[in-house]
Amino acid sequence: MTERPLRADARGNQERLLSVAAVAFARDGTQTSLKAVAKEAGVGVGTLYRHFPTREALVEAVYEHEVTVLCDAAAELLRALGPADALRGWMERFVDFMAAKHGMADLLRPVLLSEADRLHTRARLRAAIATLLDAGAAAGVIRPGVDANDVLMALGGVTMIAGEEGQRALATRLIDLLLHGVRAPGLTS
Amino acid sequence: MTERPLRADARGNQERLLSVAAVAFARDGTQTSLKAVAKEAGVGVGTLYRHFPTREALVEAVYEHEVTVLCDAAAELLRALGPADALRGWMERFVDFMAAKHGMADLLRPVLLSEADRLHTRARLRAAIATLLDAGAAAGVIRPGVDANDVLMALGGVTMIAGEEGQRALATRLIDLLLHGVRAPGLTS
DNA sequence: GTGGTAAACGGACGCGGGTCCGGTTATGCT
DNA sequence: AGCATAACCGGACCCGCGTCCGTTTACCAC
Repeated sequence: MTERPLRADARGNQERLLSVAAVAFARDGTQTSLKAVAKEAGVGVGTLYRHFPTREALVEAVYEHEVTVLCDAAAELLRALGPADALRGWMERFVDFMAAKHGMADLLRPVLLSEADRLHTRARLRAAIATLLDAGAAAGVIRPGVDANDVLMALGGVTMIAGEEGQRALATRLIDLLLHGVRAPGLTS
Repeated sequence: MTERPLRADARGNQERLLSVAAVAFARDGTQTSLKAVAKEAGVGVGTLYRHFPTREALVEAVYEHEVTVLCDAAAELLRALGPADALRGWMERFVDFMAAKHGMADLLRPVLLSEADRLHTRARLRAAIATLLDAGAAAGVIRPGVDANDVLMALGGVTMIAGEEGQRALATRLIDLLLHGVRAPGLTS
């Protein structure tokens, strides 16, 4: 995002877009009109698209810090809980985070599958999951060799189908299924 | 869909919309312009929306027969394979079907979560999965009590994240995860 | 056959997505 | 300080979505 220093005017426009978008997303959800965001930020819509080529790029930038907090939670959970409970807790936080940002689930696919991963969102989420999987495998409760990227994609799928408010019970059950899927053989509930 | 007999003109319009849409979806994917579909069918766009209130309603109607074929495949697979392999095979067919219809994955959420389920698409898919799960439970290879709706939603999630052409390897791995999730305890590969 | 009317129609309309081009401005060099 | 120009700008534009209202038509009762 900062591979070349922006001119002063561009930097100001970008920051204004981010802060206006954060308020608009919180108020109206991530599907809010980008024309209205541009207008409220005092820039043309072409400027918005220049800085953030897609809606998901804008959303990803707006929520970058909160994704960092979520990723950091993996190590914290491991200090407080056993690895299987930490993994469950982290997954629930992931889905809750998405549900709390209205319309976020719709944007997940491009974010998780983008080639560029400009803000390293996918890489960071995957690393958090890998931390949890590694601890679980070391403790003998998670199958060794489970691919963290596969788990991230599966969790993304769960979120895409069950990541809206009001779907928490379904999300929990699908997380259960996923946890069964990564569990070491021979374990029973 | 036929809760009240349509007037002759309306029935003709609906049939023409379905056949034009089937060709347009096959050629351009399910995100093709509905305005163009209406125009090619010789009807106004308001007419299209009257018959099919949403894009997914049109898609669901166009592919109704193929969904039936997919649902019928569950019993066929059970006659040819053991229950675990039949379940895997059926899931792979589901994802392949979605991948073959460009843009289908984007429409899955409303179809699977709609309250109305007017064409019983969700109910029929769920019944197919229940058939496979029941056979697996009876054979001792699937955990008893796994909810067919949960499995359908999980498979929907897999399809939403990995249901495009070129993603078959990822889809297969996610299906593996899901199958591990429903497997009876104590079984190893 | 005729008349009434509910069913059904077409397309204009407002809206927002995303593009693109003529105009503006910040920056670096002399 | 002045100049050149690449970076950056705003908003007009085309497009399609989804809505809605005046018009048309099929159907039913007499």
